[in-house]
Amino acid sequence: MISFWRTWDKKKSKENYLIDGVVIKVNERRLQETLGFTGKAPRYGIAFKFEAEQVTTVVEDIVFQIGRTGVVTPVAHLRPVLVAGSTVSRATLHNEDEIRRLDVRIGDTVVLQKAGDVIPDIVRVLTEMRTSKEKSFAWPKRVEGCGGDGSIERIPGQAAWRCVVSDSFAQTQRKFYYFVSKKAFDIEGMGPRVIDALLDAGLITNFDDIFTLKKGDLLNLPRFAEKSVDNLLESIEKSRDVSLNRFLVSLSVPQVGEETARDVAANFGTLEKVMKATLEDFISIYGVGEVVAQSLHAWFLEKENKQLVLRLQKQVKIEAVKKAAASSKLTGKTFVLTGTLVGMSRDEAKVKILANGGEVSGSVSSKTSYVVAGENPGSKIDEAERLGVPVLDEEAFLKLF
DNA sequence: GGGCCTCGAGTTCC
DNA sequence: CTCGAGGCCC
Repeated sequence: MISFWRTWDKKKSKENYLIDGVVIKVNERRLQETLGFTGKAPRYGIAFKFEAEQVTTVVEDIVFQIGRTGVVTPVAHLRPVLVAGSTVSRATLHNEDEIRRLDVRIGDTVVLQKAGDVIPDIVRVLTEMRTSKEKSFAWPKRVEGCGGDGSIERIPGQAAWRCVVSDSFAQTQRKFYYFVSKKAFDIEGMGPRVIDALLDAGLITNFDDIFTLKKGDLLNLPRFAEKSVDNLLESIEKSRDVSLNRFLVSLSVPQVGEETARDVAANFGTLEKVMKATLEDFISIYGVGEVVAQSLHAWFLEKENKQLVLRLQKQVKIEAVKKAAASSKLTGKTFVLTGTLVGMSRDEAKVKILANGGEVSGSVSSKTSYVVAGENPGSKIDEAERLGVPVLDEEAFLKLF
């Protein structure tokens, strides 16, 4: 079942509201639950919008941003222009390939829109407006701020380039921004400007320095008086209790964001176990493949990282993940899946079982508690009958929850 | 009261 | 990426 919604600009009055698109959602609860969510949004709805307003402006410069993982991102500085309700002066150019695709040059007149009515997006260059004073833009070999001699390298198999040196000031700065952000330690009132001031004053070098800041030091910072300092120290105190997944997120381990951190935390439960994990342990986690496993394993093997974690452990309290997140209904039960399930994928069935304390195995043995058979089951069903293991169809399986 | 800063909202692309 | 609200400094 599909139904239609209208959305409108909430800033406009109800009388002359502006329909800016249509949202189509699956409106059956059960199906919504089956579809679930991605890390960011429900999978059971999608918005269709009218074509975005397009304007033209001039690219005044192209500069580079360095992210916390050292990835270098080109950004166009634009002559400020009003589009879809706000003045836009910058737009990401994403990467080398996008610059090639657009063939954008400094001085070019470009067509700009806001994708989804929010994010500035350069659509194309108006080549007919060229005056031949524009210089074609060559992707650089070095980027200022990258550290060392500024060299950058393209990541094999990816569109991104990253700084060769990994401990540049710019990157450290970004790592700190991320460390204190909502996704990680969530230190209220500690935004980019405050981090910059702390770095400037030499008060923080490593993440754990945040937790040993003294009132006297903070009072010396520009625009920091009694009230600000007390508030900041209080937020830092509050942040000392942290879940394992947010702790993992805070470390800026390459390839590990919120979703992966959750998977890793749920799998190991405690930081000690994560630190002792082998490459195989990481790979065996649902949602973690070879690339991510490799990255995690290498990160925790690094001596400096280990020391950082040990120092952080002295400053914060990491809450272990409670076993069997949803329930322990299926504790001690081992399942084997065969055939195609109608309402969910096999992986989803596995997650459901694990979340309720059960285990999933690949082959039927006397230790198997249940075989779950979907459509066109394989030989596992015969094996189950031979061993006297109960076989559940999808309906019976769902009743367990 | 002006100015600086953080935060949340809305959302896309890679 | 920008805007507006709200807190704090000076």
